Amino acid sequence: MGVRKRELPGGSPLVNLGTLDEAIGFHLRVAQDASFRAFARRAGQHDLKPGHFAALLVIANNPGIGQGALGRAIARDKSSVTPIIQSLSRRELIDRLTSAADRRRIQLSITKAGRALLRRLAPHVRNHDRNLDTIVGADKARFLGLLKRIADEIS
Amino acid sequence: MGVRKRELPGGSPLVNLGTLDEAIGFHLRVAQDASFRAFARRAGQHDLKPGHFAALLVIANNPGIGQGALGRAIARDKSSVTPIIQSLSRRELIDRLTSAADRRRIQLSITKAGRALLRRLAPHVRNHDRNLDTIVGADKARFLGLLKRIADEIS
DNA sequence: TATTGTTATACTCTATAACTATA
DNA sequence: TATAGTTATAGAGTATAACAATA
Repeated sequence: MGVRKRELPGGSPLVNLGTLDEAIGFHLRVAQDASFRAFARRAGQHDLKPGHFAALLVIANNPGIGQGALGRAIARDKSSVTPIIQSLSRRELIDRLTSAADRRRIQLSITKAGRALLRRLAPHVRNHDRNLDTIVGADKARFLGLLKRIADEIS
Repeated sequence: MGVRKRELPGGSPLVNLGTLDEAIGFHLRVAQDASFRAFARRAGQHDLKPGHFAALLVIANNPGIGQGALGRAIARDKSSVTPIIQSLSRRELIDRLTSAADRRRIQLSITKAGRALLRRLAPHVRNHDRNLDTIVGADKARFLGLLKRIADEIS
């Protein structure tokens, strides 16, 4: 009944990641992926993907924001913002109002329905965030600071 | 010449992220995205995407590994592993050897050419990793530990 | 000319389900 | 029946480039 020379099985604790195990980028991807899925699972019941949720939240917090500024805030190209806006708009979660001062700009704002959806979503978001916060614990501020610096400084 | 009521311009420091600014998941995505792009830019000159690089590295460190175990190591479904393996194999960076003991299994190993590519890539990988390490600094062990815990525990 | 947003398009990444072959 | 890997397929997410309207 001795332990035999198993060939890299199941839970993969026997896989040697080599230098990858020390690579921040790799673990960043795996963690992001896990967090993304967990959020999607919760919020998916209300049909709001993480990216759409982020956009809706930014619009809620910045009434009148344009798509360019929104894209910069969530780190997406304006051409990637368009379909998000269209989807949110189709669902009447946001309003689009052409700026009188500059008729190229569209001022985005959240609707009552949008706010209601955010409210319904709130407990799930809170659970998700609390999960992450619990894992990260007292280091949260430092942890977030490092993530922001990575985003800003890696050029 | 007083500061006027600018409408959320350029570098977007005026955008209020609201609760998103405290959301670990959001910053995880932005940081991962930035790191991924930075790596792709460097390694792209040698035609090796981050995902392919990770796979090649795991194969190098685990000669004879199968695609299932590889997928678990890099957190991808076996059906997502197949095209990676095909690409690496077509480029003769890896060898595929049917296991004699279990003819369903394919034992993967890196070739001389694969090793040579990893060697050519090494300085770029080192630069990338060093960049991240510099940003994260002395907290690296703790930072990596948190990323791993997020991946493991968020269920 | 420059800027805001849209469109056409294409590419990458990924997974689910059904499949083959082996066990 | 179960497992290793493949295939067919589809969907999400994203960007580049060209464009229209407006500035």
